[in-house]
Amino acid sequence: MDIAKQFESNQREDYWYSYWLKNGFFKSTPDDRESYTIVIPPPNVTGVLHMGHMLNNTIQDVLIRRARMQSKNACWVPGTDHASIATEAKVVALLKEQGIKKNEIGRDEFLKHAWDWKEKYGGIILEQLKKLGASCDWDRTRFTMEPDLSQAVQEVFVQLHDQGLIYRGVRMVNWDPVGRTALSDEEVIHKEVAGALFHLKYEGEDPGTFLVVATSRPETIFADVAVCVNPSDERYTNWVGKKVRVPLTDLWVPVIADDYVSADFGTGCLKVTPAHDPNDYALGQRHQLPAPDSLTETGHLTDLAGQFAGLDRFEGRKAVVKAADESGLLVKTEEYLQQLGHSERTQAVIEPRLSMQWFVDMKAFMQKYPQVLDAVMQDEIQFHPAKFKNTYRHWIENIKDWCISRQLWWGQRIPAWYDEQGNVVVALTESEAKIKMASIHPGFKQISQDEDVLDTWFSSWLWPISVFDGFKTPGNPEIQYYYPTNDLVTAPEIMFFWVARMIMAGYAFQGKAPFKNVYFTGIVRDEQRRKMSKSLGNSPDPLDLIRIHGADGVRVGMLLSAPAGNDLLFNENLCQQGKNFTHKLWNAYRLVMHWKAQAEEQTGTIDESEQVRIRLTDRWMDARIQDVASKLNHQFEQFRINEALMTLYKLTWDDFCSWYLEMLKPQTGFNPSAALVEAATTRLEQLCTLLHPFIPFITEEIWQGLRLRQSGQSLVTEQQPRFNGSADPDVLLNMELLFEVITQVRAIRQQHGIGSKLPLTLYVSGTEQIQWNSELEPLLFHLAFIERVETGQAPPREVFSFQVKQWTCSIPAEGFIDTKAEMERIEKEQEYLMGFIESVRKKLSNERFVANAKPEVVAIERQKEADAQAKLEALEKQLKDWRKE
RNA sequence: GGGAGCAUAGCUCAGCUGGUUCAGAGCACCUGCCUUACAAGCAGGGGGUCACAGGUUCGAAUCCUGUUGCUCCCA
Repeated sequence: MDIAKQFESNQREDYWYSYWLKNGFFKSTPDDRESYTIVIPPPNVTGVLHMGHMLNNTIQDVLIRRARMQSKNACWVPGTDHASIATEAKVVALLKEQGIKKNEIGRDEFLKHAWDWKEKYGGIILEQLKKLGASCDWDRTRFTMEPDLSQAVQEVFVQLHDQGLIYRGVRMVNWDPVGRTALSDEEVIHKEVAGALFHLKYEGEDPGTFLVVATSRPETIFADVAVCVNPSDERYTNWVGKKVRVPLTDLWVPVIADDYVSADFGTGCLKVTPAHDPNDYALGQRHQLPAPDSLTETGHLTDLAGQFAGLDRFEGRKAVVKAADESGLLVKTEEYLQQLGHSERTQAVIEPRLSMQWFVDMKAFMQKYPQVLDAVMQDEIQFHPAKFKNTYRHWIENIKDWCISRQLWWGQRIPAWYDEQGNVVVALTESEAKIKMASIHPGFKQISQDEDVLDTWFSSWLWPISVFDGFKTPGNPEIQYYYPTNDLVTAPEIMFFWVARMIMAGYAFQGKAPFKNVYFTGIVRDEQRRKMSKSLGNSPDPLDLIRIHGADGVRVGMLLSAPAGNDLLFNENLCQQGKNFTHKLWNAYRLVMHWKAQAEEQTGTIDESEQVRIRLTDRWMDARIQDVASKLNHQFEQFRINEALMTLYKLTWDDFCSWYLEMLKPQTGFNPSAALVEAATTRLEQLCTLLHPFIPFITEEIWQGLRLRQSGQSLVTEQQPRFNGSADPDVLLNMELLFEVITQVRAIRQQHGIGSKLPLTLYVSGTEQIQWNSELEPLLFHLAFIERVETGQAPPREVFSFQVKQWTCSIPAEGFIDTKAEMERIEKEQEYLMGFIESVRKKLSNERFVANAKPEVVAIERQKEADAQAKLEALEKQLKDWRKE
């Protein structure tokens, strides 16, 4: 059978993925096995696959595939979230292109368009995940806005409201003037922006007097209600209680004093604009000042701004500054770096705005559910890496109320109802609302539902429960079986958005944590440490990468340098390295299959001497696999996934390819025996089962090709062998010694120009301490062309020698040696050894060391001394021999 | 301004409760090889005062303090 020179990843990956789907290998239904569950962090329906998703989902797939191969009932639930603001913005823009305005068509019509859009584009990202090999149970795909999940959201709202944990009130919120909606604190990204401080004159009542106020927001002067100074600032003591005129207006406002104002900032005079700044708002409250609003919901100046009314806030700023300058009211302008909030979704500069919104009372919530913090701090929910516990605690301890209403249409509509007088009741349906309204306001005429929708995260926090219909059918078999889920894989940046809130929902609605482990991935950055983003254009298209390097190659590339919580400096070379790795494995497969074909033809001569060699070699490989399997268990327990991959990388490349296959390889002119082929096939199969979670496609192809399989069989559902973890220490040690000898012989051959095919005799002394195993000799011949080993006999005078543990090994050097250079080398080594012995002896002669250190440690030092001494003597003897000449 | 974390080979990172599993891995680099599985490869090799300064200890990359530089989160 001819096997392709390389694995045709593009074609074969698609083939195997559809084979897996067709056979339903990723499906899960509750049974009597232990469950292993992951819910996907639902990507945003507007999203396309980016590098962060690749990393994140590769890790989830590794975990879920491994669990599936360890006799667990593995269930990975996929889905998307509806992303209110992002989706609504997309749909609005799309309609605008068609000349349709959102407000003109009305809510129902708009939602129809939005659903159309979702049906058309909303599944793209999930399709892309399939290219990566994601083994999700696709029949379980959920969407945060589908009817059952929306129902759950509304029920939860009503429930929390009835418990007094949700309230409605006028607060200063983060307003997105582009999305025209309130946002939660978590949706605001603070960035440093170059701005300016404008120094404006506020004239006093006495002609010719004025105060100078420094402000970064001159366009808000029309909403000024006071000027504030620090009470201890002597410059302004006389001003307090007087009135000043707001520039460009006939507005006279009082000068007040408050500790809040810092005398060193700007001029020490602060203009107070309660409607447009959270601190000013607090100040205004303290001094019982009004809060006029001079900006519209789109960030345009209102009529309060007189001639400037209608201007956008940024144009307004320019216009006000220009007018002030022309009127002689602008004293100066200085550059100023300021922290400005930006909308996570629309990038618009956030406008602090007073408005009536719905909030979750987080302090009360946390009082009711203290487990939300405790479970994490006490590791009932483990964070990987644990350092994120600190961040989590800090956030919880300083938690702010959660603004959950959004002035949008795409989302779950708030189940609150108002009568014509503004009385409000919260109820799931209109009829229930009417009953409730009747009890508080019997004479009401009609009621109408709140126009706003709920924050997307108010759906997502229910995800681990709602995907198993835990709200629709409480206590159903699925939720009982799959919940709590096992692991959650996500980025640290959404710890507050989502992880914390899922934990809250878990305790509030199921009385249990939603998962046992949270694995925080790093952020994928480019080599200049910049975050990969579409706007920077520094992110490769993941699907291109898959096309070029294969999904397996990309998976390896992503994982190799991605320890938990550490940022990944992405470099396409990593994918190349991944591809090289799969290629290496592929070639091992070709070799094994080549042997198989030769063995079946039985045309050549079987190498009869190989029995011993094969047996020993294969025992060693078995021990190595055992060893690695137990190491992997340990690494996975600690979520050291990149280390686990590296362990397998080395097992495959170094142990299996470089040593095992080379030792197994028949001698030139001989054919492999059936026993050899069977051994190699079995070990490669085992390797595939271990590697499959990381590189699912190529391992499936190899596994399927190694033996005849029945249709419907797959590596996906194959169980990893039950490794007992007790690797044979004898064979491991023996081979370790052998490899050391071989490496040394090869090095000497290379250094001294001794041809690699020139047969040599090896002299070994010191076999009293470690016995020489003659079974190793065929391997020595095979890999190092040592045709004879002498253990009792003294070596010739001219040799190259080296030490392996207590063995002194020599090979004849006659004809190759430069005696003088060799003697110099030996003398140098002696010098080093003497220094070493001295340092050890110094330690041992220190009474305090001998008295205080653990006995084992002292014993080790003694052993070191003895070994070094023996080595030194051997070198001395060799030098003596040479000097005799 | 408040909090957290990091600094080890050219790069990315391991090094758990101080002592041969203590200076490691992968990549990169250098040398020699097209040895019929693999040049996407084989064999061999070089490379680090563990940021700096003190301290604790018989012993410090590891613990403590300070300094410098960087990152992240929150306000």
